[in-house]
Amino acid sequence: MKLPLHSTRLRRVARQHFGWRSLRPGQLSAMRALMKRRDALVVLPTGAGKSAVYQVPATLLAGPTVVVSPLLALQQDQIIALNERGDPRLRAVRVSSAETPGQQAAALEDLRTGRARFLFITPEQLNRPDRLAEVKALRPALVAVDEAHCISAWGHDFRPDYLALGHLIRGIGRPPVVALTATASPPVRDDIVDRLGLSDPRTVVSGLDRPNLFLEVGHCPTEDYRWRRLLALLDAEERPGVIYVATRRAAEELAGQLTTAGHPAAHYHGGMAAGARERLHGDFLADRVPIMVATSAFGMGIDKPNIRWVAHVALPDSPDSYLQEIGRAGRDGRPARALLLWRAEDVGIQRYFTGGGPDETDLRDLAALLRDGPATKAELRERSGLSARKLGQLLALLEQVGAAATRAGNRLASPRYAPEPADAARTALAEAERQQAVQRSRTDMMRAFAEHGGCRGQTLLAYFGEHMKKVCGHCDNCHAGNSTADDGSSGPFPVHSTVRHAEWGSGMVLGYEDDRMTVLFDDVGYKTLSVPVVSEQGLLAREAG
DNA sequence: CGCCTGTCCTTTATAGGACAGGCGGTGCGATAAT
Repeated sequence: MKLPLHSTRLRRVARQHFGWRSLRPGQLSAMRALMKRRDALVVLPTGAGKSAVYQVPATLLAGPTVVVSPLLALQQDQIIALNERGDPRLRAVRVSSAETPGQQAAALEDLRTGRARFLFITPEQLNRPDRLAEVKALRPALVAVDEAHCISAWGHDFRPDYLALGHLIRGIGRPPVVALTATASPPVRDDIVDRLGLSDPRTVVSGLDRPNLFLEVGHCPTEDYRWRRLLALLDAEERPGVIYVATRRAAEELAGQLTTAGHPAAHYHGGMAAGARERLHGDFLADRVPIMVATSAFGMGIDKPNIRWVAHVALPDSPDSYLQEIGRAGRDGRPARALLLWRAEDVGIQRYFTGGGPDETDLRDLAALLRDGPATKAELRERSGLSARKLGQLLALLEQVGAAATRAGNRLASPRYAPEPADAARTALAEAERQQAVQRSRTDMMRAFAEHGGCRGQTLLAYFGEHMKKVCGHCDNCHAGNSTADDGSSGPFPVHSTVRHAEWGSGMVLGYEDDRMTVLFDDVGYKTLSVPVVSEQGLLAREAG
């Protein structure tokens, strides 16, 4: 009997090497899948032992484990945590731009000889053909993709190498893969599975409801009203807390205003020097910063139990971001507050961030340029006259439609059977427009959540594919007695079934609420429809699969 | 998409409106200057 054997060995390793007395059922079943060389997808909140899922099996497997992780600072923390144990079977190294070539060679040598067991790496490093070959030669036994939602959130434009991750993992010999994240809605989970090429993964999803987190939303007609609502929160609540804003400038200004008003606050955003960011991060974790005013840059890697509240002085771009950000409060289980203070004007900046469609001519010209032979990004930038940002975006799109590929020496060129530039440009543009429509609809869903008059817990969890039979009891609307006891489960199509709309194409039914239903369409994103209208006019048809 | 800033204009006043233009998040890695 292999299953009990695996479980016993896994438990023993957890106890002896990590000092963990027990493993949760979800953790154990994902670990067992990996021991049987099966893939896994793990959605667990931060602090619930996500890293254990790959670290424990890693010590039992024959080869090293490759950990793909998005932020160098985060990798650093994880490496220190592993190496602090002083256990040679847990030694971790890294290969990144922060190491000299000599250090990189030494790290790879340590992995080859077994002196190190974990290799932390970014998708960008793996996307270099020479690096890929080096990692393949290590014959890794397991790949862990940490913060796997980045594939969906960042792949399309911001960190395009995330999109190549599935190919890259095949390129290093395709060991079993475990994808880990704290938050992923059903479509994001599907995206992770598709892009990584996970095969029938063992999926572990923990409950997302956080009963100790009180959800509140305040619609603010004016900036002055928003300021007063914020002060009321600060007067009532303990420290520490986090305030999310949309721009760097707002972070700096608001922190200054609060400090002047007698509420000492620091600010944090991606434009600050690395040293300052590191120091602030540490100060916040050590309770030396009572209030942190930040952009979305402040987040990943903040595993702090005692954050008493998270306030949004902005409208988040999506429920995905919102849940991630409020999820940082109250990890110790004590009561915590999530207060969203939004203005209709906030939608403008999110529309801008979603961006307009790329220029078809730019796409065509770049596709043509790639046919001239391999070139570096710097060379392409010079020849095309595009900004680094724009170039990266267009290249990612062209890669998705098979008109661009990475070659040796980090050069780009069109693959052998690439489509004609004009065709590539047309399909790439359509793909970009589809992605933007989906992102815009996410912002629409965020706004709908803000304006919702019923139970917020139910609405939020329905977005993440989780059905709550009762109202949450820990939101402003429940508190005011406005939440209806409608169990929201009844409708003409089962939740998570696939339906087709004549104009919008294929989509997934996410849930029902009162007489409305929410469907996520592949091509146009989230739509809310009236159930009576759908039924009377036959707007939707059940689709197989 | 909407805010802020600066400039120009005027029913020729130290005021205020109209309008144009710039700006706005997330980070890897490579590069350039010491």
